[in-house]
Amino acid sequence: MRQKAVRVNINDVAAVAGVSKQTVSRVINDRPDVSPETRKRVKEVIEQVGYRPSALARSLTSKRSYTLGVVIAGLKYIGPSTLLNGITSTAEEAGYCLILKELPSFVYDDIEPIFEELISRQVDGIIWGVSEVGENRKRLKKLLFDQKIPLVYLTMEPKKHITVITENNYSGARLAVTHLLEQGYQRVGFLSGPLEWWEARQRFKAWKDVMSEAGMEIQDTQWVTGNWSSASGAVSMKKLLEQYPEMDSIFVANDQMALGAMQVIHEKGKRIPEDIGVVGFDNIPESAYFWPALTTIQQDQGRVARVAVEELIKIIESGWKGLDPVDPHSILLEPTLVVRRSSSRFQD
Amino acid sequence: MRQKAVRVNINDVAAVAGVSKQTVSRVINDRPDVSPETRKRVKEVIEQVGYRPSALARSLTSKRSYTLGVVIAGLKYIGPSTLLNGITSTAEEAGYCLILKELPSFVYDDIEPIFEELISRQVDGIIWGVSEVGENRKRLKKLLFDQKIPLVYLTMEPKKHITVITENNYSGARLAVTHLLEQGYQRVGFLSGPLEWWEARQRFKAWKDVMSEAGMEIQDTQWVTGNWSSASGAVSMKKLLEQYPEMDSIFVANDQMALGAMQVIHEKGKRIPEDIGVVGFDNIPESAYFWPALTTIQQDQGRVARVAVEELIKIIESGWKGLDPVDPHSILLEPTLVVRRSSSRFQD
DNA sequence: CTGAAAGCGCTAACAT
DNA sequence: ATGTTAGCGCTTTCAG
Repeated sequence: MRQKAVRVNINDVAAVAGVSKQTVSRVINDRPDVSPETRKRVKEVIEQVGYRPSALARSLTSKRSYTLGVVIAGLKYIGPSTLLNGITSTAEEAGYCLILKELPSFVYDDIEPIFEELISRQVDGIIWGVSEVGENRKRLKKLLFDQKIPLVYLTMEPKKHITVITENNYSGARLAVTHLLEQGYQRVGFLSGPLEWWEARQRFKAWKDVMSEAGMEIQDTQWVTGNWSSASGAVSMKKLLEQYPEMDSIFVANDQMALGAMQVIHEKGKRIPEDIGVVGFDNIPESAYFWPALTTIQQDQGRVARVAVEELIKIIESGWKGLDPVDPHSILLEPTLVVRRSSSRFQD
Repeated sequence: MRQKAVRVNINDVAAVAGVSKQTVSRVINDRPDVSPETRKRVKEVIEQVGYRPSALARSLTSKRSYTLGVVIAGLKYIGPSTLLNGITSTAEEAGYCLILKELPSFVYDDIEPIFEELISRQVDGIIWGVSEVGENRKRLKKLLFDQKIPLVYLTMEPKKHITVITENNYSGARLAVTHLLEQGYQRVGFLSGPLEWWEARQRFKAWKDVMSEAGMEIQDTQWVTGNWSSASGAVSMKKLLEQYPEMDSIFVANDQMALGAMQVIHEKGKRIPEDIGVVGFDNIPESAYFWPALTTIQQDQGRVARVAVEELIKIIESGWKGLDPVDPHSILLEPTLVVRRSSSRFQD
């Protein structure tokens, strides 16, 4: 006598409770039209036999999976993983499950299979959490032209007819450069991220704008680019120190590169902030413990994530309830400046 | 005339191709018993009408979802997110999709709903990627006693009858302490992680063992604990410097705390590595750019993830194919020592 | 308030 | 090599 390991299903519950499976269905869906006694009995049976509805079967018939697809890249970096952290907790609270897809790289092009897989698993909506890099949105646009699945984008240039949630990189970077000028620094260099990245371009533009608004002409010797890593920060900083020896301060486009840059400054025997002031971007948890502690721009990725999931669910559920469709719109969140010792030239 | 946005399904394809849906099913599953001409025709129709099979429906009937459940905690930290990064890419290559569940904290206790949700979505197997902390495995064990779903655990004490993939924290920490002694340091302090963590206990034990094997008696003044964060590293280091002023070197249980500790050492005007040698643990990417560059223990979380997914899929697929069941077993991966300046007292 | 019938989109197990 | 029948476990629709 072999014990078949079959899970209890709705029919079993119905049989034991002596009702039809529709009634069981009504109970598990909290529908009103069940008499209190029946409901109670069914619930007891459910408890007793350990019945758990199959989310799969429910999704198949009801066309709602309560599942969101999340597409992301670079999970091993702090930005994307913090973002994902915020997405998981907000989705969980709202009762949604997550299917995760990580692209092999930021500029990965073959995204059609990704979408098809998510759609074939009937996700109710998609969060596109891959930063805008190079042309990596182009195929996306084409692909989604006739897709009508709810979709929210993160970290890209806000555009008409789509929903984008992002930090305002431009205004954040303006805070950084303005702060250095206010501290009395005059010759502010710039260590940029790769300019294929939208975020990097925004930060670059802010540096240029603030400097020229302050009456300084930007030279090409006054900035260099890295690839966001500490290693590249070190390499690029060496180069910049050579080509712009008068530099008295620097805005670095992320904290990791700032760390590499600071190591080089130490090695050259210069003092931070006395000889060179440094401001980073992102406020990673470690930056408060750099030597010296790093002034930086605080991005609240958790908030981006939360808002994104909330917006996505709004779009999804307005569709279900036959409400007016939610108009596509973008939300820009404002970063803040965190002042620490690396830019505080005139403090004790 | 309203355009109903119904996706093309297997019946539509069958109708257009003039075959039964069974034949279409055979084609999309690459079954052998279809004539080449029929196969070709069906494929053409599929292409032409843009048919994509519903993964949901397939899972429901076939009892295989090609989906893995991943349970993890602390995604905003570098360890878990690197782990997840490795899991996504290995699963993707193997043709499996991921459902992600992040616990609100490492010692979260209410894990039953998590499992039920994963099982109700018919995952083929589960990766439990939450480090062993306090009693957070106790309920798990009870819960899974009669569950027969394939399951692989990460980062915990290997035990009989289950499959565990983990770094060997003990041997890694031995490398660290031994290295300091070999460099000629004598009074090696220890900055521990929270001892509720299995990993922390392993590293602690290694420090004690190596020191006593070298003939030194451990005093309680010679070590302190932090909570893995840089902030706690700074606080605890201050305390340790006071209670153990003769200390000439320190093994810190992770790189983040080492960063905080180093900031404090600088502030006290001591030199690294001349006055105090420092060794960390994890080899986070930034550690090579600390000031000075940090000697540390390299954990290959990517490899842990890869092995874990591969083992899980082996278990799953051996079940499908009716092969001999894979015996539960554990795999310990060996970390390595990365020497940098923070512990190199006798180098230029 | 409850139930019967139909079907979601697919595959398994038999036919032929 | 192909088709038929019967589901998977649930919800929807309609009847009563």
